[in-house]
Amino acid sequence: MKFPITPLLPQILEALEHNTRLVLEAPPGAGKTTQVPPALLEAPWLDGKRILLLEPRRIAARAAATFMAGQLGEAVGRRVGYAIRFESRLSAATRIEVITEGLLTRRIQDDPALEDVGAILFDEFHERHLAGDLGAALALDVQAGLRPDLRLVVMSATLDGERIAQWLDAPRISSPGRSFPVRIEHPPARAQESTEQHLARTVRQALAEIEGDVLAFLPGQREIARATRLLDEQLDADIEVLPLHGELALADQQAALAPADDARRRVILATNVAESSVTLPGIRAVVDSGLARVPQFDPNSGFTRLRTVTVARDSADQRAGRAGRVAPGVAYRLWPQSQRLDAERIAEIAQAELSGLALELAAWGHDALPWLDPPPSGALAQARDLLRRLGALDAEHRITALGRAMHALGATPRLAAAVTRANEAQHGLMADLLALLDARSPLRGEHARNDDFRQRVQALHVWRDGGASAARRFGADAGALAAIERAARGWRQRIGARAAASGTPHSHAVGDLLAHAFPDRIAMQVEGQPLRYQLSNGRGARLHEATALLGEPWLVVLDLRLESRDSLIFAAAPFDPALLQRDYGERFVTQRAVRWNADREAVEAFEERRFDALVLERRSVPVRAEDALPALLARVRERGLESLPWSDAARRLRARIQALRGWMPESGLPDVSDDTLLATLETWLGPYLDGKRKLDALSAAELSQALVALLDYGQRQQLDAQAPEALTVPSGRTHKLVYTPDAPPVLAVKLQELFGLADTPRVGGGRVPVTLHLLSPAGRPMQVTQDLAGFWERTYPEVKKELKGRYPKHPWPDDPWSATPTHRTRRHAGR
DNA sequence: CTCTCCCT
Repeated sequence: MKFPITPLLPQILEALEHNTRLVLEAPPGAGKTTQVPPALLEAPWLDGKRILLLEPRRIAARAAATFMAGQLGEAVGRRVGYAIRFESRLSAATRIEVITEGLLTRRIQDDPALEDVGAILFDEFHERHLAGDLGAALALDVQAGLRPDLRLVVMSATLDGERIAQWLDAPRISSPGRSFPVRIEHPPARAQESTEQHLARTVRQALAEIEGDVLAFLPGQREIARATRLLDEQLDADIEVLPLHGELALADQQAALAPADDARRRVILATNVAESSVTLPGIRAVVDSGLARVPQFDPNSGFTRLRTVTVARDSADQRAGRAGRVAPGVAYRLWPQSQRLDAERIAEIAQAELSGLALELAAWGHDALPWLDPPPSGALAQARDLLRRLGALDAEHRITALGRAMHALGATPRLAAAVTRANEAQHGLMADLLALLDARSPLRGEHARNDDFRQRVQALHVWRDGGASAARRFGADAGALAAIERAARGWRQRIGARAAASGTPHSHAVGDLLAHAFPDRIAMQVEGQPLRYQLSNGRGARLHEATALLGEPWLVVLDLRLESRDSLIFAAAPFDPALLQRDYGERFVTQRAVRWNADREAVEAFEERRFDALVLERRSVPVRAEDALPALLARVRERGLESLPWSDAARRLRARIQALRGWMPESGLPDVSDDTLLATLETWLGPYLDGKRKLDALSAAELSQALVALLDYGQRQQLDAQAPEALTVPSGRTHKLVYTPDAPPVLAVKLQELFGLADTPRVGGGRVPVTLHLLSPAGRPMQVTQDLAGFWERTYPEVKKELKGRYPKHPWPDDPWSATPTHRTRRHAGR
């Protein structure tokens, strides 16, 4: 049997003769997985040691070992064996050992010199799983320090291995694949067309243009369900539409995979499972939405959320390649040809939760590893906080004895922490929880919506006690439970459980164990709001309307969807809050807290007993001045300056200061604009709020004082002289000046009162003529002017005639310059 | 009321 890679095997051997690292690029079907490891067996540098072949998936590890053993005409477990979690077929004779990526880390941690290993081959490295990246970094570290002879081969399906070759400082060898050409098309979307409509229309186009089956890629279950509905309506009955995603029962997946026996053509609507995990025969056309859902860890909340993203070019090429396995095919891409995709997918290490990685690094002893992409510092810091909280690290981020025990368990740090807290009688149940939390829910149909995690435990126990039919009656998938039981059996052995748990666990038993895994996700019901909870990390959460957990005051939240306000709880378990005091006593604090009471518009102080962000008890205590002042000032900032009790006099004072500051910048008067006063509340208003508890305790007089206090004595004198509150006119009466921003002040005065005044009065150091609103004897506005001399000269003679007619009892002299000013009639003036 | 894929 010949593979495309076969002629390259001598070149690969030759390269590894002179280099300890090699990048091998080969597309699927080239034979790299099964042909390279046996070819290396007789290499002199191997020196009788083993070859490790890393696979990202368990199925792939089993399949590769089975195929290679068959090539040698042997059973698995002789010269070729495999190991995955809780399952291995190995012997003393084994020379090629196929293992899953996660196991390499454990091997290296247990034996840093890798005594019996001569070469490590990383298969499908382009998938960039966290365990693969960590394993490669550790292996490089081992090679640099302890094992310069160790051979490392990174195998990748991507065509651009340049970056990996530079990282490894290694030569590259490329192999052709065994695939048929795939034509790429970009059918455009119509206006207002949804992704699913576009996809359904293109699937019909593909069925018309190409023979064979069609594989379509969509980001998730929701989109698959919508597209299935559309296609079921649009397609003839002789075409079968099959959904394919990770949550489907095993039987459904098999149905999608098995070759169609009735010759019906098939349309398979799949998530990313079909990109790498599942091989589908007979596909001639691929329709690619270009979308995928990926988890993204948010270091701020400590939660992971799913985001829909555009795939990278390497993913799109891999998806397209599915159409060319049996014959030439077509890939229809639902994005514009002009759209640029990223070259490579984002490595898992760049956006995943990192507590497992952080624990590995702590166990390794240093974290200056030769990463292809280093773990981001924010996520790593959050991971270390969690590990400290779980007791795995000390304050200096060194691993503790408990941390070593957790590491040895090989579970996630959260669950490992729960195992170390469990007593012997709880080990059977703990093993069930380890298996159940690692798997998708075994519940189906309406039961799948049950948010009480204990229901899943119950399903496992029903299956264990009553078999598959009992499990089905309970609403669970027996196949899924069988897989969960295999894992649970493995955990029972590892943690030393004497017997499997059965029956109905005590109501708090599940939650009490899991509270030790999720101490930062403790939820306390909000008083008076049955569905709302406060989380110990400070965020809010809620149960859905049809919850099975109604009325539970305390929950451990195992799964939720992060939302800006209250996140939605998908799975939780009730627990006994007494264990918080017993096991996390050090996290309880009693503190004073100061709050603004919006109803009373007043500051309140409390003494609170808290577990992290959860307030368990609260009692009122007297407010201290140093507590109240910042709260009061913050409240003023929130509501604005207009909320303060300004008197008319204070408003005028502000206007005068601001006006004179503009006219005479040399006066050094302070800026009393809204922005500046709000920014400097502490200095000018603070002293007048000191000792107060409520905002309305501030009087208008105090506010005026606060404003006046901004000026020194000289500035006050200057203000009174140059921006006076009022002017005295020739009649002897005093009239207020009205100040408005960016305009001269206005003086409203009866014309007769100004007799004898030759020119316009001025303010602002003589720079600003007052705007005169000249009034009739009845107080009616007659004329607006800033030029009084001109008025007397030109306008007054005309105005006078009219005024004489309308107001005969008043004096209207011909010579207003020398006339006696008055506000009265002639009769009064005569006395 | 909902979530891609995988692993020690």
